[in-house]
Amino acid sequence: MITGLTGNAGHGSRINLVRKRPSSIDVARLAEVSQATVSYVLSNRTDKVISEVTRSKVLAAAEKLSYMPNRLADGILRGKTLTVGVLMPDFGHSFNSKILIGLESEFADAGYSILIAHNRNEPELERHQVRMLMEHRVAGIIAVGDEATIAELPAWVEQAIKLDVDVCVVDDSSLDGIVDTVVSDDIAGANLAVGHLISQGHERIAFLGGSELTTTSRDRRIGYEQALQRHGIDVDPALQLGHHYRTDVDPDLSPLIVGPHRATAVFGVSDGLVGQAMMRLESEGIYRRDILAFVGYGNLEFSRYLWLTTIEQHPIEMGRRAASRMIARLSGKVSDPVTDRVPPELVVRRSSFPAKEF
Amino acid sequence: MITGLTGNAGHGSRINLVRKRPSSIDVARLAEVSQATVSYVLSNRTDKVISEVTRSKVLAAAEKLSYMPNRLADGILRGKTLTVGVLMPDFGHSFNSKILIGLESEFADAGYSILIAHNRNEPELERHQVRMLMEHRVAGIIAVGDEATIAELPAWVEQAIKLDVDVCVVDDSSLDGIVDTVVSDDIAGANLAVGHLISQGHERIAFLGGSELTTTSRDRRIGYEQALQRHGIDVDPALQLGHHYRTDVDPDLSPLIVGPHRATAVFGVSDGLVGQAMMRLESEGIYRRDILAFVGYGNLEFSRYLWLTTIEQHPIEMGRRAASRMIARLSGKVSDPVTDRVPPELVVRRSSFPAKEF
DNA sequence: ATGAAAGCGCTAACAA
DNA sequence: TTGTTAGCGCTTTCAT
Repeated sequence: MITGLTGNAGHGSRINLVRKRPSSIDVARLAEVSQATVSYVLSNRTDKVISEVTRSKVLAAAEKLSYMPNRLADGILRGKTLTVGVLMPDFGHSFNSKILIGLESEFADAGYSILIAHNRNEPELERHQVRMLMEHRVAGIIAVGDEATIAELPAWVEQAIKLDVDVCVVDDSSLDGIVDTVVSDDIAGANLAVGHLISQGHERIAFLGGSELTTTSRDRRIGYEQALQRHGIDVDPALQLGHHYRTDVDPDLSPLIVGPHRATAVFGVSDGLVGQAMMRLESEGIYRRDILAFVGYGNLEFSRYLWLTTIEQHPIEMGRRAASRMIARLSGKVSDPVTDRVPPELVVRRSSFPAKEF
Repeated sequence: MITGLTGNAGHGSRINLVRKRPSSIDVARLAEVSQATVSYVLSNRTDKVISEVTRSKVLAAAEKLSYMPNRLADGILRGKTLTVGVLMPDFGHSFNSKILIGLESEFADAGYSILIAHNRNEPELERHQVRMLMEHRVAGIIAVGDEATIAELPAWVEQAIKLDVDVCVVDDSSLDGIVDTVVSDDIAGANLAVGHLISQGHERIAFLGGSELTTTSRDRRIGYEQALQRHGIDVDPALQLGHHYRTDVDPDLSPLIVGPHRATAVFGVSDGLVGQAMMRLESEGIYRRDILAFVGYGNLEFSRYLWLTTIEQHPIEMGRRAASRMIARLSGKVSDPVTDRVPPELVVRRSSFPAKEF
């Protein structure tokens, strides 16, 4: 089982069977200084004055041994590490992956590492994962919003705060005011989308909605209604379709084309839903992208292949903001919990052509 | 700066300003046993016999204090942690995210945590990240293949092995035979794709290629040529297009439709490239998806919206296999480095219709 | 069946 | 300017 049996040159009385990595003691011995001096030099402390000779002796010794400090020791001393935990529902969704990109880049630049925890939408697993993060002594936890585990949040967040672990929630505003929160402004986004359709001359605009378990779909419906009302257009309940916020549902839009409730445009709460609906129309032979205008939400990768006008939420930026807020807190800046609503942006493509009557 | 100033009930001589988490010593005191006993109980050791009374006393005390073991201490003792590092070029690509999903699920089940390191395609950063992982005393490193940093691999891999850190490379076979490797079988995949087109009656099949910096694009070209030759079809260099393996390139396929080098089908080395090409045709008004058949590669999210026939690489499975191989190694199973070629799968959609002459 | 003590790698306080 | 010492939270001999 033991492969490299090199009893490392006598500094311990017992023979070590596993290769031990050089410690700061080894560096100290080689440089002929004390362990404390090594620590002073290697952490470039400005408050300690070190002579140039010792400094270079230490540096040379560290180099020779290819010494790498053990972050665990540091963490044990300080009670916490330079590590943050990221609790993810599902990085299969590019929206979440992009949040992660933003988080990572900010944290990496600030010297923090990221421990990931994937809850797979299972509340049970989430509790496990949070515990794991705590045992790792992470300095903070970033929680990415998710329908399934949203109910678990309050319980562990309270505990985390009690244990001096900072928390920031991204893409969910249910803990708004209690912890730092970064969300996309869904009401504004829906206003952009529907306002755009109205400016194109559309008045019969259908709404393709989803589950309102999270605030996402609800807020987008609110924005939809706001935009209509702002332009003096009545909200017609017959034009509100869809019940689930899942891409595996097949919303049937044919009534909008042939039925008594004709529409000239559709605003959907997610690109997935809209894409699905377009596919269905196309599949049924009533491929009429030229008579029904579409605006989706989320600017997913596939949307440009459908020439789909949509709303960009800037998830990378959301991640960045969440990270930098946490970094601020971790570096001692205290403030009341802040909620940051990232403004979305309209991305115009061919699917939102002007109404024919125009 | 210090918020919760609770000098925790006298067990230290100095007043602690920051709230300290309960340690195993605290549990021991409360349970009126020794620290060692606490350790025995909480790690459920089978080799130590503990009376039922002490066991429950300890458990109760731990519960009361909501004690959470400090993994750092454990790690410092054992020289390594129950953590593995994952080195990613870019989790903006869903292929990579999916690998991560597979990795995570296997590792989580085995009790390992994941520390992520994003090299952003920068070799310089990669060195930094590897160092960071080493300092964290990860037990192993999973490297996900990438053109830009591929050249860095040998250097740090050698060092890692020397430091007793296991390595497994996913989606790159350049270290084939030196470390465990998990890749997708690109030659087989291209054979599937082109074989399918041939079985549909196509003979004039164009190849849309990419940069051959990694083996990916080259292997897919080899598979393309193999399939043609296997069916007695000559390889026509005039039908090989494209130079870059990037989705921001606009391959012009119009010569295949109108020029002297007509083709009836196209096999592209990535769905992105093919999607781009289809978009361009559509954009130029020569939207003739019905006269040119397409097969892509990768089965990206958007592909189904283009009804694109493609090759599924099973990235989640690739991640799973990489993780379980590493777990095996970490639990002491030794063997020579293994290369695992995950078989790809053909996904047939409308874009690969039969040749008209058929 | 349990405990005392040493020690992992490091930094902070205090001495020299 | 540098060194000595203690101690972070834990597991592991070795005693009892």
